[in-house]
Amino acid sequence: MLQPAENDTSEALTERQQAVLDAALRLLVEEGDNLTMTAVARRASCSKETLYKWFGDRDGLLTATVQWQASKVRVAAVDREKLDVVSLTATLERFASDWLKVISSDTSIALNRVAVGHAGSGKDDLGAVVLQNGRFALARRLKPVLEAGRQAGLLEFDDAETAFRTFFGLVGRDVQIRLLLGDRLELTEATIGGDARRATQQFLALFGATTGPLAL
Amino acid sequence: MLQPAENDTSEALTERQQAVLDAALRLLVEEGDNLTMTAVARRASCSKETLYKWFGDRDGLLTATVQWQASKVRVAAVDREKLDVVSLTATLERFASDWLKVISSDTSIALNRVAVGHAGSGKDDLGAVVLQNGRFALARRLKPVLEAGRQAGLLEFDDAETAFRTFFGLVGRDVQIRLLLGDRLELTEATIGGDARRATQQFLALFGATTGPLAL
DNA sequence: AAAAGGGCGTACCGTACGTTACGGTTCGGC
DNA sequence: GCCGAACCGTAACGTACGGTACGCCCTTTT
Repeated sequence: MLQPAENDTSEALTERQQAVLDAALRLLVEEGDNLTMTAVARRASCSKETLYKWFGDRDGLLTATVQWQASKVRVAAVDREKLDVVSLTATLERFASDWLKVISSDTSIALNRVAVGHAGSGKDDLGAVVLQNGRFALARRLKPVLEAGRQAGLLEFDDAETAFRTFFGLVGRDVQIRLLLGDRLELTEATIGGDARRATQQFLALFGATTGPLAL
Repeated sequence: MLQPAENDTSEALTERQQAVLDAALRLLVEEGDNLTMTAVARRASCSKETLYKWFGDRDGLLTATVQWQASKVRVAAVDREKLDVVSLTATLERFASDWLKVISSDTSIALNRVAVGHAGSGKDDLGAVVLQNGRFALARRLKPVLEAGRQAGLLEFDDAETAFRTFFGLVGRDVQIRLLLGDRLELTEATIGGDARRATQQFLALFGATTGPLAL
Protein backbone atom coordinates (compact mmCIF):
# COMPACT_ATOMS: atom_id res chain seq x y z
CA MET A 1 0.00 0.00 0.00
CA LEU A 2 2.96 2.28 0.29
CA GLN A 3 5.06 2.46 -2.80
CA PRO A 4 2.83 0.88 -5.39
CA ALA A 5 1.79 1.94 -8.79
CA GLU A 6 1.90 5.32 -10.29
CA ASN A 7 -1.72 4.51 -10.96
CA ASP A 8 -2.13 5.60 -14.52
CA THR A 9 -5.81 5.87 -13.97
CA SER A 10 -6.26 7.80 -17.16
CA GLU A 11 -6.02 4.44 -18.90
CA ALA A 12 -8.39 4.59 -21.81
CA LEU A 13 -10.67 7.39 -20.80
CA THR A 14 -12.37 8.90 -23.80
CA GLU A 15 -12.98 12.62 -23.98
CA ARG A 16 -16.63 12.00 -23.31
CA GLN A 17 -15.93 9.89 -20.27
CA GLN A 18 -13.66 12.54 -18.87
CA ALA A 19 -16.37 15.10 -19.38
CA VAL A 20 -18.81 12.88 -17.52
CA LEU A 21 -16.37 12.46 -14.66
CA ASP A 22 -15.86 16.19 -14.54
CA ALA A 23 -19.57 16.66 -14.23
CA ALA A 24 -19.67 14.05 -11.48
CA LEU A 25 -16.84 15.80 -9.73
CA ARG A 26 -18.55 19.17 -9.83
CA LEU A 27 -21.70 17.59 -8.50
CA LEU A 28 -19.73 15.86 -5.78
CA VAL A 29 -18.37 19.19 -4.65
CA GLU A 30 -21.84 20.68 -4.55
CA GLU A 31 -23.82 17.81 -3.12
CA GLY A 32 -21.33 15.71 -1.25
CA ASP A 33 -22.10 12.05 -0.96
CA ASN A 34 -25.76 12.78 -1.56
CA LEU A 35 -25.34 12.84 -5.28
CA THR A 36 -27.65 10.48 -7.07
CA MET A 37 -26.95 8.62 -10.26
CA THR A 38 -29.87 10.42 -11.81
CA ALA A 39 -28.37 13.77 -10.95
CA VAL A 40 -25.02 12.83 -12.42
CA ALA A 41 -26.67 11.59 -15.58
CA ARG A 42 -28.67 14.77 -15.93
CA ARG A 43 -25.69 17.00 -15.21
CA ALA A 44 -23.51 15.14 -17.65
CA SER A 45 -26.26 14.90 -20.24
CA CYS A 46 -25.86 11.20 -20.50
CA SER A 47 -28.07 8.27 -19.72
CA LYS A 48 -27.90 6.27 -16.58
CA GLU A 49 -27.45 3.19 -18.67
CA THR A 50 -24.22 4.64 -19.97
CA LEU A 51 -23.05 5.40 -16.48
CA TYR A 52 -23.60 1.82 -15.45
CA LYS A 53 -22.02 0.44 -18.58
CA TRP A 54 -18.91 2.53 -18.10
CA PHE A 55 -18.43 2.45 -14.37
CA GLY A 56 -20.25 -0.61 -13.16
CA ASP A 57 -22.10 0.84 -10.24
CA ARG A 58 -22.26 3.85 -7.98
CA ASP A 59 -19.07 3.02 -6.14
CA GLY A 60 -17.33 2.48 -9.44
CA LEU A 61 -18.37 5.92 -10.58
CA LEU A 62 -17.18 7.45 -7.35
CA THR A 63 -13.76 5.84 -7.43
CA ALA A 64 -13.37 6.66 -11.10
CA THR A 65 -14.20 10.26 -10.26
CA VAL A 66 -11.70 10.58 -7.46
CA GLN A 67 -9.01 8.83 -9.50
CA TRP A 68 -9.75 11.13 -12.38
CA GLN A 69 -9.28 14.16 -10.17
CA ALA A 70 -6.13 12.63 -8.74
CA SER A 71 -4.69 12.13 -12.19
CA LYS A 72 -5.22 15.80 -12.93
CA VAL A 73 -3.27 16.94 -9.89
CA ARG A 74 -0.12 14.98 -10.59
CA VAL A 75 2.47 17.72 -10.31
CA ALA A 76 5.86 17.89 -11.92
CA ALA A 77 8.57 16.65 -9.62
CA VAL A 78 11.02 19.16 -8.33
CA ASP A 79 13.98 19.45 -10.61
CA ARG A 80 17.39 18.93 -9.17
CA GLU A 81 18.36 22.26 -7.75
CA LYS A 82 21.65 23.77 -6.82
CA LEU A 83 20.84 23.14 -3.19
CA ASP A 84 21.95 26.04 -1.13
CA VAL A 85 20.03 27.01 1.96
CA VAL A 86 18.01 29.63 0.15
CA SER A 87 16.88 27.36 -2.65
CA LEU A 88 16.04 24.65 -0.16
CA THR A 89 13.99 27.12 1.84
CA ALA A 90 12.20 28.25 -1.27
CA THR A 91 11.41 24.69 -2.26
CA LEU A 92 10.02 23.84 1.14
CA GLU A 93 7.94 26.97 1.21
CA ARG A 94 6.61 26.12 -2.20
CA PHE A 95 5.65 22.64 -1.08
CA ALA A 96 3.97 23.97 2.02
CA SER A 97 2.07 26.61 0.15
CA ASP A 98 0.96 24.23 -2.60
CA TRP A 99 -0.15 21.71 -0.04
CA LEU A 100 -2.17 24.23 1.90
CA LYS A 101 -3.81 25.38 -1.28
CA VAL A 102 -4.74 21.82 -2.14
CA ILE A 103 -6.22 20.80 1.18
CA SER A 104 -8.21 24.00 1.44
CA SER A 105 -9.69 23.70 -2.02
CA ASP A 106 -13.33 22.87 -2.38
CA THR A 107 -12.70 19.76 -4.40
CA SER A 108 -10.13 18.38 -2.01
CA ILE A 109 -12.47 18.91 0.89
CA ALA A 110 -15.33 17.25 -0.92
CA LEU A 111 -13.21 14.33 -2.02
CA ASN A 112 -11.76 13.78 1.41
CA ARG A 113 -15.23 13.96 2.90
CA VAL A 114 -16.63 11.16 0.82
CA ALA A 115 -13.46 9.12 1.18
CA VAL A 116 -13.57 9.44 4.95
CA GLY A 117 -17.23 8.61 4.93
CA HIS A 118 -16.67 5.47 2.92
CA ALA A 119 -13.58 4.43 4.82
CA GLY A 120 -15.59 2.77 7.52
CA SER A 121 -17.57 0.26 5.49
CA GLY A 122 -14.94 -1.35 3.31
CA LYS A 123 -17.00 -1.42 0.14
CA ASP A 124 -14.53 0.55 -1.92
CA ASP A 125 -11.02 1.89 -1.48
CA LEU A 126 -11.71 5.57 -1.77
CA GLY A 127 -9.76 6.19 1.39
CA ALA A 128 -6.71 4.38 0.06
CA VAL A 129 -6.90 6.24 -3.23
CA VAL A 130 -7.11 9.63 -1.58
CA LEU A 131 -4.37 8.73 0.84
CA GLN A 132 -2.21 7.54 -2.00
CA ASN A 133 -2.63 10.69 -4.04
CA GLY A 134 -2.60 13.00 -1.07
CA ARG A 135 -0.43 12.42 1.92
CA PHE A 136 1.71 9.66 0.33
CA ALA A 137 2.21 11.40 -2.98
CA LEU A 138 3.41 14.43 -1.07
CA ALA A 139 5.87 12.31 0.86
CA ARG A 140 7.19 10.71 -2.31
CA ARG A 141 7.83 14.08 -3.84
CA LEU A 142 9.23 15.76 -0.77
CA LYS A 143 11.51 13.08 0.60
CA PRO A 144 14.04 13.33 -2.23
CA VAL A 145 14.34 17.00 -1.45
CA LEU A 146 14.94 16.27 2.19
CA GLU A 147 17.50 13.62 1.37
CA ALA A 148 19.27 15.98 -0.99
CA GLY A 149 19.25 18.58 1.74
CA ARG A 150 20.89 16.13 4.06
CA GLN A 151 23.46 15.13 1.45
CA ALA A 152 24.32 18.77 1.02
CA GLY A 153 24.79 19.11 4.74
CA LEU A 154 21.89 21.50 5.11
CA LEU A 155 19.63 19.20 7.04
CA GLU A 156 20.16 16.76 9.84
CA PHE A 157 17.88 13.84 10.57
CA ASP A 158 17.98 10.11 11.03
CA ASP A 159 14.81 9.11 9.31
CA ALA A 160 13.40 10.93 6.30
CA GLU A 161 9.96 9.61 7.06
CA THR A 162 9.97 11.12 10.51
CA ALA A 163 11.30 14.39 9.24
CA PHE A 164 8.64 14.47 6.58
CA ARG A 165 5.86 13.79 9.04
CA THR A 166 7.04 16.64 11.21
CA PHE A 167 7.03 18.96 8.24
CA PHE A 168 3.57 17.71 7.37
CA GLY A 169 2.37 18.49 10.86
CA LEU A 170 3.95 21.92 10.95
CA VAL A 171 2.30 22.84 7.67
CA GLY A 172 -1.11 21.31 8.09
CA ARG A 173 -1.63 21.69 11.83
CA ASP A 174 -5.38 21.71 12.47
CA VAL A 175 -6.34 23.06 9.09
CA GLN A 176 -7.49 19.92 7.34
CA ILE A 177 -9.55 18.43 10.15
CA ARG A 178 -11.21 21.77 10.80
CA LEU A 179 -12.13 22.20 7.18
CA LEU A 180 -13.38 18.65 6.91
CA LEU A 181 -15.54 19.16 9.97
CA GLY A 182 -17.09 22.20 8.40
CA ASP A 183 -15.25 24.96 10.20
CA ARG A 184 -15.27 28.14 8.20
CA LEU A 185 -11.64 29.05 7.90
CA GLU A 186 -10.66 31.33 5.12
CA LEU A 187 -7.19 30.79 3.86
CA THR A 188 -6.33 33.78 1.78
CA GLU A 189 -3.33 33.79 -0.48
CA ALA A 190 -1.57 35.89 2.15
CA THR A 191 -2.35 33.63 5.09
CA ILE A 192 -1.16 30.62 3.19
CA GLY A 193 2.05 32.35 2.26
CA GLY A 194 2.68 33.33 5.84
CA ASP A 195 1.90 29.87 7.15
CA ALA A 196 4.18 28.29 4.58
CA ARG A 197 7.01 30.56 5.61
CA ARG A 198 6.45 29.96 9.29
CA ALA A 199 6.25 26.20 8.89
CA THR A 200 9.41 26.15 6.82
CA GLN A 201 11.32 28.24 9.32
CA GLN A 202 10.17 26.04 12.16
CA PHE A 203 11.18 22.96 10.24
CA LEU A 204 14.62 24.40 9.55
CA ALA A 205 14.96 25.38 13.17
CA LEU A 206 14.34 21.76 14.11
CA PHE A 207 16.24 19.98 11.37
CA GLY A 208 18.60 22.56 9.98
CA ALA A 209 22.23 21.59 10.32
CA THR A 210 23.88 23.80 12.89
CA THR A 211 23.04 26.90 10.96
CA GLY A 212 22.85 29.51 13.63
CA PRO A 213 19.30 30.19 14.80
CA LEU A 214 17.23 31.53 11.95
CA ALA A 215 15.11 34.47 12.90
CA LEU A 216 11.55 33.28 13.38
CA MET B 1 -18.91 29.10 17.87
CA LEU B 2 -15.74 29.50 19.79
CA GLN B 3 -16.25 29.99 23.48
CA PRO B 4 -19.85 28.99 23.91
CA ALA B 5 -21.48 26.75 26.37
CA GLU B 6 -19.97 24.05 28.42
CA ASN B 7 -22.74 22.08 26.79
CA ASP B 8 -24.19 20.23 29.69
CA THR B 9 -25.63 17.73 27.32
CA SER B 10 -26.29 15.30 30.11
CA GLU B 11 -29.30 17.45 30.90
CA ALA B 12 -32.02 15.08 31.94
CA LEU B 13 -30.80 11.84 30.50
CA THR B 14 -32.29 8.90 32.32
CA GLU B 15 -30.26 5.79 32.94
CA ARG B 16 -32.20 4.03 30.25
CA GLN B 17 -31.60 6.76 27.74
CA GLN B 18 -27.90 6.69 28.43
CA ALA B 19 -27.91 2.96 27.93
CA VAL B 20 -29.65 3.42 24.60
CA LEU B 21 -27.11 6.03 23.54
CA ASP B 22 -24.31 3.71 24.55
CA ALA B 23 -25.79 1.04 22.36
CA ALA B 24 -26.09 3.52 19.52
CA LEU B 25 -22.51 4.52 20.05
CA ARG B 26 -21.25 0.97 19.92
CA LEU B 27 -23.24 0.38 16.79
CA LEU B 28 -21.88 3.56 15.29
CA VAL B 29 -18.38 2.32 15.87
CA GLU B 30 -19.17 -0.98 14.21
CA GLU B 31 -21.34 0.16 11.34
CA GLY B 32 -20.41 3.73 10.75
CA ASP B 33 -23.06 5.95 9.27
CA ASN B 34 -24.82 2.91 7.90
CA LEU B 35 -26.56 2.23 11.15
CA THR B 36 -30.30 2.02 10.81
CA MET B 37 -32.85 3.05 13.36
CA THR B 38 -34.09 -0.52 13.40
CA ALA B 39 -30.61 -1.78 14.23
CA VAL B 40 -30.23 0.70 17.07
CA ALA B 41 -33.61 -0.24 18.44
CA ARG B 42 -32.78 -3.93 18.31
CA ARG B 43 -29.34 -3.45 19.84
CA ALA B 44 -30.73 -1.31 22.62
CA SER B 45 -33.72 -3.56 23.10
CA CYS B 46 -36.10 -0.71 22.72
CA SER B 47 -38.75 0.17 20.20
CA LYS B 48 -38.26 2.52 17.33
CA GLU B 49 -41.18 4.51 18.58
CA THR B 50 -39.26 5.20 21.76
CA LEU B 51 -36.25 6.32 19.78
CA TYR B 52 -38.34 8.80 17.89
CA LYS B 53 -40.13 10.01 20.98
CA TRP B 54 -36.85 10.62 22.78
CA PHE B 55 -34.63 11.93 20.01
CA GLY B 56 -36.96 13.26 17.35
CA ASP B 57 -35.41 11.76 14.29
CA ARG B 58 -32.30 10.05 13.04
CA ASP B 59 -30.18 13.17 13.12
CA GLY B 60 -31.38 13.87 16.62
CA LEU B 61 -30.28 10.44 17.72
CA LEU B 62 -26.91 10.92 16.10
CA THR B 63 -26.20 14.27 17.68
CA ALA B 64 -27.43 13.03 21.03
CA THR B 65 -25.04 10.13 20.70
CA VAL B 66 -22.01 12.20 19.89
CA GLN B 67 -22.85 14.71 22.62
CA TRP B 68 -23.27 11.87 25.05
CA GLN B 69 -19.84 10.54 24.20
CA ALA B 70 -18.41 14.04 24.43
CA SER B 71 -19.85 14.50 27.89
CA LYS B 72 -18.11 11.33 29.00
CA VAL B 73 -14.70 12.51 27.85
CA ARG B 74 -14.67 15.81 29.70
CA VAL B 75 -11.36 15.60 31.50
CA ALA B 76 -10.31 17.28 34.66
CA ALA B 77 -8.46 20.50 33.97
CA VAL B 78 -4.81 20.61 34.83
CA ASP B 79 -4.26 21.79 38.35
CA ARG B 80 -2.03 24.74 38.88
CA GLU B 81 1.42 23.30 39.02
CA LYS B 82 4.65 24.55 40.38
CA LEU B 83 5.80 25.35 36.88
CA ASP B 84 9.39 24.48 36.48
CA VAL B 85 10.66 23.24 33.17
CA VAL B 86 10.32 19.60 34.12
CA SER B 87 6.72 19.85 35.26
CA LEU B 88 5.84 21.84 32.16
CA THR B 89 7.44 19.19 30.01
CA ALA B 90 5.56 16.49 31.84
CA THR B 91 2.27 18.31 31.39
CA LEU B 92 2.81 18.82 27.69
CA GLU B 93 3.77 15.21 27.22
CA ARG B 94 0.68 14.17 29.08
CA PHE B 95 -1.50 16.31 26.86
CA ALA B 96 0.15 14.97 23.74
CA SER B 97 -0.14 11.40 24.83
CA ASP B 98 -3.77 11.76 25.90
CA TRP B 99 -4.64 13.45 22.66
CA LEU B 100 -3.00 10.76 20.57
CA LYS B 101 -4.85 8.12 22.53
CA VAL B 102 -8.11 9.88 21.90
CA ILE B 103 -7.78 10.43 18.18
CA SER B 104 -6.60 6.90 17.62
CA SER B 105 -9.44 5.33 19.55
CA ASP B 106 -12.12 3.48 17.66
CA THR B 107 -14.91 5.66 18.93
CA SER B 108 -13.16 8.89 18.09
CA ILE B 109 -12.49 7.67 14.59
CA ALA B 110 -16.06 6.58 14.11
CA LEU B 111 -17.45 9.82 15.50
CA ASN B 112 -15.19 11.96 13.39
CA ARG B 113 -16.10 9.91 10.34
CA VAL B 114 -19.80 10.55 10.63
CA ALA B 115 -19.26 14.16 11.58
CA VAL B 116 -17.08 14.74 8.54
CA GLY B 117 -19.57 12.92 6.38
CA HIS B 118 -22.41 15.11 7.59
CA ALA B 119 -20.43 18.31 7.47
CA GLY B 120 -21.13 18.77 3.80
CA SER B 121 -24.91 18.81 3.81
CA GLY B 122 -25.71 21.19 6.62
CA LYS B 123 -28.56 19.17 8.08
CA ASP B 124 -27.10 18.90 11.54
CA ASP B 125 -24.13 20.35 13.40
CA LEU B 126 -22.25 17.17 14.12
CA GLY B 127 -19.11 18.73 12.76
CA ALA B 128 -19.39 21.70 15.07
CA VAL B 129 -20.05 19.48 18.05
CA VAL B 130 -17.06 17.28 17.38
CA LEU B 131 -14.88 20.28 16.70
CA GLN B 132 -16.04 21.87 19.88
CA ASN B 133 -15.31 18.85 22.04
CA GLY B 134 -12.18 17.90 20.17
CA ARG B 135 -9.80 20.44 18.79
CA PHE B 136 -11.32 23.45 20.61
CA ALA B 137 -11.69 21.75 23.95
CA LEU B 138 -8.05 20.79 23.74
CA ALA B 139 -7.10 24.37 23.03
CA ARG B 140 -9.15 25.64 25.95
CA ARG B 141 -7.43 23.27 28.30
CA LEU B 142 -3.94 23.69 26.97
CA LYS B 143 -3.73 27.41 26.45
CA PRO B 144 -3.74 28.25 30.17
CA VAL B 145 -0.75 25.96 30.55
CA LEU B 146 1.05 27.73 27.75
CA GLU B 147 0.24 31.11 29.19
CA ALA B 148 1.46 30.03 32.59
CA GLY B 149 4.62 28.75 30.98
CA ARG B 150 5.15 32.13 29.42
CA GLN B 151 4.46 33.93 32.70
CA ALA B 152 7.04 31.75 34.32
CA GLY B 153 9.54 32.67 31.65
CA LEU B 154 9.74 29.15 30.33
CA LEU B 155 8.07 29.77 27.02
CA GLU B 156 8.28 32.51 24.46
CA PHE B 157 5.55 33.31 21.99
CA ASP B 158 3.43 36.18 20.82
CA ASP B 159 0.16 34.44 20.28
CA ALA B 160 -1.03 31.53 22.37
CA GLU B 161 -3.32 30.41 19.59
CA THR B 162 -0.46 30.13 17.14
CA ALA B 163 1.69 28.33 19.66
CA PHE B 164 -1.12 25.93 20.38
CA ARG B 165 -1.70 25.17 16.74
CA THR B 166 1.95 24.38 16.28
CA PHE B 167 1.85 22.02 19.20
CA PHE B 168 -1.26 20.47 17.75
CA GLY B 169 0.50 19.93 14.46
CA LEU B 170 3.61 18.49 16.02
CA VAL B 171 1.58 16.00 18.00
CA GLY B 172 -1.02 14.99 15.46
CA ARG B 173 0.96 15.24 12.25
CA ASP B 174 -0.66 12.93 9.71
CA VAL B 175 -2.13 10.54 12.23
CA GLN B 176 -5.73 11.67 12.30
CA ILE B 177 -6.28 12.05 8.58
CA ARG B 178 -4.63 8.71 7.92
CA LEU B 179 -6.79 6.96 10.45
CA LEU B 180 -9.92 8.65 9.17
CA LEU B 181 -9.08 7.58 5.65
CA GLY B 182 -8.77 4.00 6.80
CA ASP B 183 -5.02 3.62 6.95
CA ARG B 184 -4.03 0.86 9.31
CA LEU B 185 -1.67 2.50 11.71
CA GLU B 186 -1.14 0.85 15.00
CA LEU B 187 -0.34 3.21 17.78
CA THR B 188 0.94 1.13 20.61
CA GLU B 189 1.33 2.55 24.06
CA ALA B 190 5.04 2.78 23.36
CA THR B 191 4.76 4.59 20.04
CA ILE B 192 2.38 7.10 21.54
CA GLY B 193 4.71 7.73 24.43
CA GLY B 194 7.63 8.25 22.08
CA ASP B 195 5.66 10.55 19.82
CA ALA B 196 4.45 12.58 22.76
CA ARG B 197 8.01 13.02 23.99
CA ARG B 198 9.29 13.93 20.55
CA ALA B 199 6.52 16.43 19.92
CA THR B 200 7.06 18.04 23.28
CA GLN B 201 10.79 18.35 22.77
CA GLN B 202 10.28 19.86 19.36
CA PHE B 203 7.77 22.29 20.75
CA LEU B 204 10.14 23.33 23.49
CA ALA B 205 12.92 23.67 20.97
CA LEU B 206 10.75 26.11 19.04
CA PHE B 207 9.12 28.01 21.87
CA GLY B 208 11.31 27.35 24.87
CA ALA B 209 12.80 30.51 26.32
CA THR B 210 16.51 30.55 25.59
CA THR B 211 17.04 27.31 27.41
CA GLY B 212 20.10 25.90 25.74
CA PRO B 213 19.31 23.40 23.00
CA LEU B 214 17.48 20.43 24.41
CA ALA B 215 18.68 17.14 23.08
CA LEU B 216 16.23 15.89 20.49
C1' DA C 1 -58.43 -4.48 41.45
C1' DA C 2 -58.94 -1.28 37.95
C1' DA C 3 -56.97 2.19 35.36
C1' DA C 4 -53.20 4.55 33.20
C1' DG C 5 -48.85 5.32 31.43
C1' DG C 6 -44.34 3.98 29.71
C1' DG C 7 -42.19 1.07 26.76
C1' DC C 8 -41.35 -3.30 23.78
C1' DG C 9 -42.12 -5.72 19.41
C1' DT C 10 -43.90 -5.76 15.01
C1' DA C 11 -46.32 -4.65 11.14
C1' DC C 12 -47.11 -1.04 7.98
C1' DC C 13 -46.61 3.13 4.81
C1' DG C 14 -44.23 6.25 1.73
C1' DT C 15 -40.40 7.50 -0.58
C1' DA C 16 -35.93 7.95 -2.37
C1' DC C 17 -32.68 5.88 -4.97
C1' DG C 18 -29.82 2.22 -7.15
C1' DT C 19 -30.34 -0.57 -10.97
C1' DT C 20 -32.47 -2.31 -15.17
C1' DA C 21 -35.17 -2.22 -19.40
C1' DC C 22 -36.83 -0.09 -23.53
C1' DG C 23 -37.90 2.94 -27.46
C1' DG C 24 -35.90 6.57 -30.19
C1' DT C 25 -31.87 9.00 -32.30
C1' DT C 26 -27.34 9.78 -34.13
C1' DC C 27 -23.34 8.18 -36.62
C1' DG C 28 -19.71 5.49 -38.89
C1' DG C 29 -19.14 1.81 -42.21
C1' DC C 30 -20.77 -0.82 -46.34
C1' DG D 1 -29.75 4.35 -48.29
C1' DC D 2 -29.21 0.44 -44.73
C1' DC D 3 -27.20 -1.90 -40.37
C1' DG D 4 -25.54 -2.10 -36.11
C1' DA D 5 -23.47 0.07 -32.30
C1' DA D 6 -23.34 3.51 -29.06
C1' DC D 7 -25.94 6.49 -26.51
C1' DC D 8 -29.79 9.55 -24.83
C1' DG D 9 -34.13 10.15 -22.18
C1' DT D 10 -37.32 8.15 -19.41
C1' DA D 11 -40.14 4.92 -17.45
C1' DA D 12 -40.29 0.97 -14.50
C1' DC D 13 -38.75 -2.26 -10.76
C1' DG D 14 -37.10 -3.61 -6.24
C1' DT D 15 -35.52 -2.61 -1.97
C1' DA D 16 -33.90 -0.48 2.00
C1' DC D 17 -34.94 2.52 5.41
C1' DG D 18 -36.99 6.58 7.91
C1' DG D 19 -40.98 7.35 10.19
C1' DT D 20 -45.78 5.97 12.22
C1' DA D 21 -49.47 3.16 14.19
C1' DC D 22 -51.11 -0.44 17.02
C1' DG D 23 -51.41 -4.31 20.28
C1' DC D 24 -49.55 -6.23 24.40
C1' DC D 25 -47.00 -6.33 28.81
C1' DC D 26 -45.49 -4.58 32.98
C1' DT D 27 -45.20 -1.37 36.57
C1' DT D 28 -47.10 2.18 39.30
C1' DT D 29 -50.92 4.69 41.22
C1' DT D 30 -55.24 5.16 43.59
